[in-house]
Amino acid sequence: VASSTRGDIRRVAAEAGVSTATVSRVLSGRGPASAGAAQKVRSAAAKLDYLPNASASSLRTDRSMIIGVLVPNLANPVFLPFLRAVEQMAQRRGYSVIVADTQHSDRIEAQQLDRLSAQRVDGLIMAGRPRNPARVGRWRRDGLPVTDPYTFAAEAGFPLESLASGAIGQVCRDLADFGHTRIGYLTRGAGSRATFGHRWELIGEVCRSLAIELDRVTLGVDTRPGPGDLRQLAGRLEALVHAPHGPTVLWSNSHVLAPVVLEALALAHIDLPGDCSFVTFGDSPWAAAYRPSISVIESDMSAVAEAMTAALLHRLGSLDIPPVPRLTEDRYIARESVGPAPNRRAG
Amino acid sequence: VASSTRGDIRRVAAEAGVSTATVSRVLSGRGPASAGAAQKVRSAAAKLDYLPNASASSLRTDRSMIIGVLVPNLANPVFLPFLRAVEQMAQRRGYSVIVADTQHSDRIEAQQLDRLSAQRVDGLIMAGRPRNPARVGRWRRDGLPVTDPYTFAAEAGFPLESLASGAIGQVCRDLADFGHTRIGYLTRGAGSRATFGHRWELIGEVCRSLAIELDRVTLGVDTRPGPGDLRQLAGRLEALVHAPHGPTVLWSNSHVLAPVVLEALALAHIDLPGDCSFVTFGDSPWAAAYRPSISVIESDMSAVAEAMTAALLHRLGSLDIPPVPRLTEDRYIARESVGPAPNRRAG
DNA sequence: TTGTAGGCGTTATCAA
DNA sequence: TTGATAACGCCTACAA
Repeated sequence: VASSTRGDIRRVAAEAGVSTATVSRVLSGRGPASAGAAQKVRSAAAKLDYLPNASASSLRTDRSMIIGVLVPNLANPVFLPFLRAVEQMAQRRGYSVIVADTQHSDRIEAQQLDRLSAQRVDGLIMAGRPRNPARVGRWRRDGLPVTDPYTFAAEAGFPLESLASGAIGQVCRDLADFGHTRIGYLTRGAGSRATFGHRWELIGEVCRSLAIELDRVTLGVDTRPGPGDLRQLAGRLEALVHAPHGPTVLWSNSHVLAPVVLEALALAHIDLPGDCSFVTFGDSPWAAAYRPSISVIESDMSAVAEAMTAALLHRLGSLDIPPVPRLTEDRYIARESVGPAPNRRAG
Repeated sequence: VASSTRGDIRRVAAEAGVSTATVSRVLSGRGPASAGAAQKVRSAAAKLDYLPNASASSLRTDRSMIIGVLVPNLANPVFLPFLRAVEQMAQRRGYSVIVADTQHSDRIEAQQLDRLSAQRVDGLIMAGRPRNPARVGRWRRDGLPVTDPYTFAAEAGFPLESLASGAIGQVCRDLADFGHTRIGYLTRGAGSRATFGHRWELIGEVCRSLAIELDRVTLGVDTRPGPGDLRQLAGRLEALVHAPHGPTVLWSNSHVLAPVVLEALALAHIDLPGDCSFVTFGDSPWAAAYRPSISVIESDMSAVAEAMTAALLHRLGSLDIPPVPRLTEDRYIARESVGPAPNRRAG
């Protein structure tokens, strides 16, 4: 199974006519080496297509040159920019990235963390909140760099709430200006409360100050609903929107939820923004292409991921200058799906 | 930087009052061990929170328990289901997954492959075609399992062309039935020709047999175009569609291209399917939610990824029964965006 | 069923 | 500036 033709350091040393110590020094760049020796070593290494065995190196140096990324759910596209940013940053610095999907399961999270621990990753980046924070607490105590977006942003002086508050305020004011007084906040299930709790709190706060009524609507739908589920959802939304004191705005908690809701709304012949305005967290070309185009709050996860990774690499000593976390505030992109509140006859 | 409190095998052996060999045998499950010894070892290991050092184990056994995934471009969401499937399959079998983004760059691909090689990954799964096949050729010669979707599917007896041909035939016949005779096949740039070459060939073949004219239209647009780019694209599409003998169908090569084109079409006031029908490769809830809903060809990358990973793990001896590759054919989902060909006055 | 001991490939120490 | 050598933590003949 293992590579067979790939030589080891001794072969290179023999080929170059030097000792293994010299080869190591030259190739790792640590320790002195004469120009002549370096030359001989390099050409020997190239000739034998030699690559130092990372396991041996890790064992000896106690640095695996691997960082782990723990993702709550790899099915959710919001984590892709995040993962990409981490990988790119790490790759540039010579680190490999092990991706571990938790699948929203406590058991699997434990397993993945053990595996990462066994691999002796040099650091751990979490794309969301861990299911069991106590478990990663141990890592921290062992001195291993561990970060998640929430604590990272908070420690950097830009808590995620602060990044979100501006855009959320804009949305609410925009809605108020259009005469809306009742918002229905749509979530997939109860679980999302934990992850995006700060959003809910923030919106609630702003709404209170603007005398807007805010209600949470748990949809409990799948990301790929069948025709039946969709019909049912359509019925539910129709009843909701056409109720005497129903919301005149639907605010989707996540980008994956949005298209499902939109399809149901279309099925229920609810006109946007005529019958009801619509906003969602998370932008994409599809939201812009939709007619009416969908107003969104865009948050740049890749900026957060980049900053987290840079900070982590810096702690590992692989980034000389301490990175200045450059987190971008969430942005409200007003489009056509938000408009004047409909006149709705009460009772 | 490294974990400090985590004990090594000797500590566990001392704690359990046995030799390190016994600890290894018990915890790895290889070799004999009495029930009593196993009991003592397990509780000692639990007490010390011991996890065998993977680097040491790799070094000794020449198996890293890591598989690498080479992705052409982590920004493209089509690779997410693929990556997820690989990770899940691997994780269940005790393997970690290193994800390596090539960023469509030859230099980075070489770097990533070297890194994976240095980590002595037990296998390599490529999500797309490598930029430089010769490089992975070496891996194969060294006896390392390497697969990509194209050769895997072909070797499994279900070449990707065969998986795609049914759906493509259906689309073409559907279009012919609606009276279409001219198709514009939209691609982002010249690069996509290599990756999805087989699609183009297949469509061409079917179109010839149905006397449909097929033209390739290279858009050269970004995935997040600015307003100016969009206007320009709109102009171009308008001219294309309203030309005397312009296409009456636009067929998008990829799911990331589709929304951009749709937005441009909306900008140009081109009515779907009134002025022009529209199909795209790749499904998503947004395609279903769009009005008119978008006809798509859905291909299940995760099924391919799962089969590839299963086969690879089997080769590594971690899967007892040889997996039967269960590849699903591409599926044509007819929706509203495909309709009767418009009557277009010539010249 | 158990323990002893050698070595996997690399790097850091130390003496030359 | 170089080379000999001793670990790093684990696994596995082999001997008991």
